[in-house]
Amino acid sequence: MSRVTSADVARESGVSRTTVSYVLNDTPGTSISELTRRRVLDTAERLGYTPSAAARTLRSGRSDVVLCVVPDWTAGPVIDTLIDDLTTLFAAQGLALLVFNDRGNRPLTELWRAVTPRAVLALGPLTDADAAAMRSARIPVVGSTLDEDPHPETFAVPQHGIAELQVEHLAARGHRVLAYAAPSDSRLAAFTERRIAGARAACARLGLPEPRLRTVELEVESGAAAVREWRAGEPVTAVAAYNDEVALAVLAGLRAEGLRAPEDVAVIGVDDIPLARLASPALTTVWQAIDAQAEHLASSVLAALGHDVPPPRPTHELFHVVERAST
Amino acid sequence: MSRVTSADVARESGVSRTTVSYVLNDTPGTSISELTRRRVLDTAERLGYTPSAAARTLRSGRSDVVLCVVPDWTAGPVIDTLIDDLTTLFAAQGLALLVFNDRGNRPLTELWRAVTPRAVLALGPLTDADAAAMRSARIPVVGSTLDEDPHPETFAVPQHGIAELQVEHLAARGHRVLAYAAPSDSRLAAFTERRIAGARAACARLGLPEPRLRTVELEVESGAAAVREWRAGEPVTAVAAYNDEVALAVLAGLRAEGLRAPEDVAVIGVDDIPLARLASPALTTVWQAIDAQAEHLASSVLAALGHDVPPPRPTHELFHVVERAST
DNA sequence: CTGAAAGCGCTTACAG
DNA sequence: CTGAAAGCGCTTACAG
Repeated sequence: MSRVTSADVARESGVSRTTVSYVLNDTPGTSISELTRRRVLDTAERLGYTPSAAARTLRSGRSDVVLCVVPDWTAGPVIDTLIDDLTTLFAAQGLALLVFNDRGNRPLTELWRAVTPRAVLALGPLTDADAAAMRSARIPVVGSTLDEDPHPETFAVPQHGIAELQVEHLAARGHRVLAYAAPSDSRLAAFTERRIAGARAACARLGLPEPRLRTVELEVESGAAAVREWRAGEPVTAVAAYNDEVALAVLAGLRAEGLRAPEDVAVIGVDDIPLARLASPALTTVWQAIDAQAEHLASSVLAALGHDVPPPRPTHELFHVVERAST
Repeated sequence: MSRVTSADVARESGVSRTTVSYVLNDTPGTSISELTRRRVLDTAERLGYTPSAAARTLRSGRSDVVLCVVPDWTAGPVIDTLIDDLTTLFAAQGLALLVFNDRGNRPLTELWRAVTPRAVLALGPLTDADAAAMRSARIPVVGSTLDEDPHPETFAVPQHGIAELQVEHLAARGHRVLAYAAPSDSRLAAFTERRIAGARAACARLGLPEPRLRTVELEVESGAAAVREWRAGEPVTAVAAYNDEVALAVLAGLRAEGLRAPEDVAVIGVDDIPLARLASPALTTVWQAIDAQAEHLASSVLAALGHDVPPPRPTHELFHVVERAST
């Protein structure tokens, strides 16, 4: 059973391959009689014709693939949901989102040169060399969910804003001596730095002392050690954690030290993972509008491709605090 | 800056495209002089030549892409790690693993016909139509991590074995009245069913009453309701949960009902997520050897492609109990 | 040992 | 309105 080609469709419907191509691609500027059109469409359907992506790509120099480069972060529910949403959004535009987990093994250049994607969506930072090469190869690159992105067209979740929101929430609760619990994973460094900067800025703005920074592993003992340090000297009464997992480690540390949340120390996380609700006390956290982020990213890519997309929704409601028992 | 082609390399190094192709592909049965060989390789390097995947695919009818179809499961750390591992393993063989999140929106047929992958790795069940069509198109399909897979070459994690291990662990602790906590997500049904069957079989074998089955949502109240039901009549003293998240919901339910683990009710999960350690009490769970599973799957695919791969490692150590405080 | 040529399946100027 | 033909970049029989 060899592949059905456009030539087969042409022969079967008694027209030329040109006509088949025009009909199937709805090529603008051509007017094919409705009868021919129908006949071609029916034949294609009947034969189970699927255009060869390889041939199309070779001919046009561009594919229907959007390459999504996912950096070597600790994967999490947030990124999974984001990719799910993106897959759906691109599919609606006839584009296939293919996900490549960049583990730093292979040069990215090789991959995108080989795949010739229509666009690249980089969820993490690209090397300057890669970015430059892609741009000069005319492949639109939409990048990075970080702040300070050099490309204004790019959507960026203001990471610092997330931490500011945490600090504001804690300050509103009357806390003055705050701590920031960072993850140890160096792959998250780019995010962590921005969040910390945001926390510092918010503290300064609110006239609070600088937050006491400490790395917390996902171990009870690590959480406990952080808590001990934070309680020494002028005692910390509230902790903003990088994410819900780190927050749960802090909560576990408090428990191990015989302290209570929020009475002794309040804790707030980020992400609103399902387990945040199950914690004891239930974890206050910052919810992120992943769907809005996905829409923004997809719109950026589509706009860069010249698709006529509605402008992305306003970004002001990108995240908000979910109040639970831990603060 | 237009694309560097093999013709450019040929011209620059003063040989024909045939020779370039032979050298670059290490085509067996040809012997090119070491001098020419070096010259071609150097030129290719210098020009930054990357073969066009599209042209190659068009010409040979097969690509270097392994398409990994990830069904619409609740994504989790396990699947993420698995895909990470697979990416690395295939990359080592010059194959790019591209992940497609199947959300049931688009017919899968369209996708694989278009991409012409070298092989398809289906992590979930395929429709019979898809499977048949792929096979008749000569695309090797390796599928499904479930038991009872019709294709013996396929690696399958014995799902029932995981539940059996949980039951055995609880029984060894002296528990006789057991419950099984299933997730509500219908997308997990295929797994859930097999696990439940495994739990039942183990109970029967050990002379225990049938486990009391109940669905538990990731909500404290849902866990509490389950606990109330389990404690009515002959009280359940131990719960095997579908995964760590469900186990944590049961733990939260116990807490809400004023019961203690493991004194009143023991709980065991599956997956050993980082948060299992942070729970109070720390959660006993079943650890799965994801790397071994990835190796198996990759080997199955490579073997189907005729690669000469070492036989996968024995599967007997695919999972084991991690004992913590909750049992 | 190396080269000229065909052809994979498509799209798109260019004629008719 | 539709068709014949070129060409995207590669690989691989087939000659030399």
